[in-house]
Amino acid sequence: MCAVSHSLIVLGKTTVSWQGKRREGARREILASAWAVAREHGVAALTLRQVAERVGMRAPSLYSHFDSKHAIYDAMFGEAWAEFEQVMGAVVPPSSPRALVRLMCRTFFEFATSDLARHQLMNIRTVPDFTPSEENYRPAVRVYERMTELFAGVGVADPADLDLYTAVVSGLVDQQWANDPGGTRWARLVDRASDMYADAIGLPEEPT
Amino acid sequence: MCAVSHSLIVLGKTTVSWQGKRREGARREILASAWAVAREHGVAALTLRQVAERVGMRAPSLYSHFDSKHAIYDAMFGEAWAEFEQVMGAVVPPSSPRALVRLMCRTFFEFATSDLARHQLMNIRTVPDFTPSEENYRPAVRVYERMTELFAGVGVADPADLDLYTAVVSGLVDQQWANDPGGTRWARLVDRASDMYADAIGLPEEPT
DNA sequence: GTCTATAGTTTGATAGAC
DNA sequence: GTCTATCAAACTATAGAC
Repeated sequence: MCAVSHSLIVLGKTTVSWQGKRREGARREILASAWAVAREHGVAALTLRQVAERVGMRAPSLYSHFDSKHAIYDAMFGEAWAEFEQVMGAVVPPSSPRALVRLMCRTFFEFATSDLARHQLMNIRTVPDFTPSEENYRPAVRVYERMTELFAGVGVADPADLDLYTAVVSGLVDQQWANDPGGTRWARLVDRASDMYADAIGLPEEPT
Repeated sequence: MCAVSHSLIVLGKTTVSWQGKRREGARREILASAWAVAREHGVAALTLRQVAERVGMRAPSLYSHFDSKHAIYDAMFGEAWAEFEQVMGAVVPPSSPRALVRLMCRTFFEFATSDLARHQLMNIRTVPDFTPSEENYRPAVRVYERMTELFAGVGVADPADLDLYTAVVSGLVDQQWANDPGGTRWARLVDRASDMYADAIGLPEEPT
């Protein structure tokens, strides 16, 4: 963000821009290390010393780039949702309602089961006392809006139907992580669950 | 609680029995306090000092009753599943398949959404480095067996069908806690989800 | 069995030299 | 911006008096 604001400075001042980029680069490196540590030891067990060590810094140096440990969690939260926002943005919505539902189920399941740390952080409740800032919460809101649009596009607009969808797909993810991490026991059920849901909300059968 | 245990002492060996019961009573009090602290500050944030304070002890005294903090978590884990085992044991299985499925969904949902700390502890992943002992894992196994039996009793025996059931019901619980704790947004969908599931596994329609 | 005292870690965060 | 040094505060767990 600093880089962006610096780049908006018009005349000369190459030095300032370069510093901005440098700063942004450091932030990125720190976040990348934080993700690595979180994946290795669990999100809740993340410590500043471990993050710093991986970056090749000392712990206090992190405070030149982040105000606190929570600020790092916050940035990670925003990054994770921004990632999923990109995935959702790349979705080419099929015109068939059932195909869309199936694609949504698969997309979310694949994303949520491919990185436990990211999943835990996105859905919180595992990091105590952490509330995302408004800024980093925005991507999450946009993702939900995008989902709403896509469903509305195939005629699914009842909020209760959307809630049922999130329950089904998050249940699959939940069980997969809890009882068969790394396996396919619930992954195998994704399409079936999708059809089950499609039937329940009365989507028309597909032509064969 | 102590009065009750005293009344159970019948003949001879009063001293030993009394000591044993007394010990058991202290354990119970400690666990009750641990639950209270967990509910108030979150399972992961539980500390021995807080538990001790609530019980009217100093932290080191807890070691006269539990070997470690993990031993307390372990006992809590066992208690929680034993509680649910009792609930499941009290279930009078309806002969109608759809009624049974609905009852199972409601029973689990109600239990899992009525106490976050208990729910988090039962399904782990929130307390780092904690693995339940074999002894305290047993009630969890028995509950699963009981569920299997009940489903088999109405003709549902395919393991994949059971996995689909756990996904559906745990998804409802998950969303309720994550997005509307204390509310009824997903509670309202329990019966609908149950019917959706019943349709998917091909249970016969009920006579009206 | 409960206490005081304390060991032994680990943590997030700050101060100030360079 | 990064470092060293350090603070202040938690935590689990142990030792030993009573």
